[in-house]
Amino acid sequence: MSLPHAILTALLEKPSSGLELTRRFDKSIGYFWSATHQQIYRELGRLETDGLIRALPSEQPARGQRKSYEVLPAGRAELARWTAASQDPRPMRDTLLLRMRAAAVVGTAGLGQDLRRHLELHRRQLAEYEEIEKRDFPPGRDSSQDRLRHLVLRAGIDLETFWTRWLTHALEEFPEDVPGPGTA
Amino acid sequence: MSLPHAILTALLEKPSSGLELTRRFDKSIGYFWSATHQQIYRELGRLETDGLIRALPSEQPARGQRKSYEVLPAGRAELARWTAASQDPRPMRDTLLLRMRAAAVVGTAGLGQDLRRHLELHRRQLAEYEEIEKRDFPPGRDSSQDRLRHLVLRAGIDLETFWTRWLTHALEEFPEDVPGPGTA
DNA sequence: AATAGCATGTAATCGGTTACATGATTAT
DNA sequence: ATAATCATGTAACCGATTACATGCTATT
Repeated sequence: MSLPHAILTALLEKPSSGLELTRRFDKSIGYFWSATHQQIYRELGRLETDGLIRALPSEQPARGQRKSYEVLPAGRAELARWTAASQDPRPMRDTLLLRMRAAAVVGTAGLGQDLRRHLELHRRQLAEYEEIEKRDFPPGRDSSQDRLRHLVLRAGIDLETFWTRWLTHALEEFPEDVPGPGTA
Repeated sequence: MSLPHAILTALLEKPSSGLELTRRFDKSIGYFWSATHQQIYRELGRLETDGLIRALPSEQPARGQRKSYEVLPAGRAELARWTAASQDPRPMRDTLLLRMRAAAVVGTAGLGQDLRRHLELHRRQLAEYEEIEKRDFPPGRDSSQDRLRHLVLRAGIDLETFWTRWLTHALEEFPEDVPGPGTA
């Protein structure tokens, strides 16, 4: 549904090959729309077939050769159409909240440890976002593009902040079930 | 991945038929793990085959007849195992943030209207959660089960609060593109 | 008895995930 | 030269979504 449009956005920001797109999805784009390289290659094929993008003519299309793509006018038009179209929010699916509710029924044994792990992951993500904000959005710049992209980053920061706070609060319900000596 | 465990949790809270489960997923459970009735019926069949749940013996299993299920000990054990197991967070996929980033490239025309619609949806969801909190978690009760379930609800409230704030802030970037007279 | 809608399903499709394959490039 | 890794794919699977089918119940 949205993967082709994520790719169009990325290619408009900068024409890229499949691998470059994969790298960028691992970094910035994937922060709110993740994709694997298999998805990306398949979708690039479809987008080219549909006439929304094309391979940059300078490169030769042999297997194992880098092939870069750029967006055609039809692709830009499709992205503009999709961006403006009315779309319902996707149904929520959060495993952590589900497990918390399950724990209310079957007990909290073992869950605290994984909550602490998640807390650490969210703290790291938050720190990474804040680094990006410091680097890319210093105070006192404000082109329209910058403001929109900054908004997206702020959403990421605020979401990670929410999770770290919630997990910290939640962990008060969990006794320090120190992991035992185990089998080591 | 998580649907069977969502169903096990729901059935442990209260044995139910397929339709009752569907209703409950539309209400409380579905707030963090949505499912359609087709998914639910298929999964009930699998869970019964696997010996994790069973149909309540009192009811006859004819088509079009209500059939209620309860969780067997093996089902409870599986849910406890899954709840405690270490699980990585799922990759993020948010259409709204993606569209915002696309708008930075192709322009914001038309997007503001849908943002306002989303803002209204999130406000309503927030109001619903706050009603539930007032009704089910009055101040001064604190069984362990209550605290865990309250935590889950607080996550919902805080998430909806985040979205309403973020959307309100984001809309400052959008000129009042009043919908034209249209074709009416 | 006819109709509406309640309750339980089946089938087709589609996107995402995992596992595997293969040609090109780089390092030793 | 060989091995490791880079880069681009293909195939099989799996869960979720959408559309459709069928039997039962209540209303008129």
